[in-house]
Amino acid sequence: MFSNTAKYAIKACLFLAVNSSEVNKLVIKDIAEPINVPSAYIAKILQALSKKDIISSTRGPKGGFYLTKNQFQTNVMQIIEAVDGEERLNSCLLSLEKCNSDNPCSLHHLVYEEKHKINERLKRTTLEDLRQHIMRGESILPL
Amino acid sequence: MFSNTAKYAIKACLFLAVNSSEVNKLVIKDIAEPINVPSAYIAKILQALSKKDIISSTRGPKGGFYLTKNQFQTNVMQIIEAVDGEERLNSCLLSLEKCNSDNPCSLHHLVYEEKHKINERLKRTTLEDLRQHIMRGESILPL
DNA sequence: TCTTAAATATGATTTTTATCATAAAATATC
DNA sequence: GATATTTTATGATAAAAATCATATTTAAGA
Ligand code: FES
Ligand code: FES
Repeated sequence: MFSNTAKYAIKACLFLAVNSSEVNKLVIKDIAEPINVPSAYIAKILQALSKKDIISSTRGPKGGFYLTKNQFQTNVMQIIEAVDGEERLNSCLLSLEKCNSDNPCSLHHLVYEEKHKINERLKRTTLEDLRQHIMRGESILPL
Repeated sequence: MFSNTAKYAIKACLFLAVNSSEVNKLVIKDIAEPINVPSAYIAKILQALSKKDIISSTRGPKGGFYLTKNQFQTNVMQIIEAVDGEERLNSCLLSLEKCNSDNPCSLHHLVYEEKHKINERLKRTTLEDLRQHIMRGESILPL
């Protein structure tokens, strides 16, 4: 469903949401290890997220990655789109084109409604929401 | 969501369901062109499907691909799994492991129910069902 | 201002997926 | 049985995704 890159990006953001703050920045290694992603790879992903302003960073000693108040309100869909691009989630199940309800392919009606629901939820759910779920023990941050 | 290979496989099967029969076999070129897939590529996919007994074939003159009565009852999930393997549809959204309701990841509850519904429908829907939808004009077979 | 610790930019390598190409095997028909 | 037509087996190439590596830039602190 998502690319590895998107999975890693979400995990990293979530890890930041749970473990970092403006006064407690995290360095690449401290992110890569606990979420179990090769550090050179997550470094590249974090750079991309930072450039798109989904996470924040400062370099030099005492630097690292963190989220600002605003960035806790980023929703999951934004993270996915930042790394995977928009088409992936909206492409038709049969063709290589965009899904199109006016010209529904043979599988369209089997999945459209549910897919739409999922997408809406991904858009509505913020890092802050997910952080709270984790704090309450309702879900885990997988390795 | 699905690989190109899976998309092509479904389109090809569907095309066979609509246009072929045991007495009206279709040759690779007659499948590749209308569904707009490179013919050397669809050839390989058809070979795999044939080996897994999802479609039938005979070689030599008057040969080609077709579906038997039974094969009209193949469901969409079977086609996908035949080419993509099983993991792809059942992997967790965040980890590289299987989705696991006992140890739900942070996105699990956002999508599980809908994903499950979609999977059930893919399992319940046969080529014959889809053929009928197409015949009734309820859906199209995209290029 | 020098050193050191960090991100950033950039690009190389590996693996997977997609695509292309072709010789070999099978079968109908003459 | 020879020929032509088809799938099948096999592998080569190309493109994309994943992963690894490193020199450069920035900023803190001594
Ligand atoms: S048109 Fe194919 S999934 Fe919507
Ligand atoms: S555990 Fe991650 S999607 Fe179910």
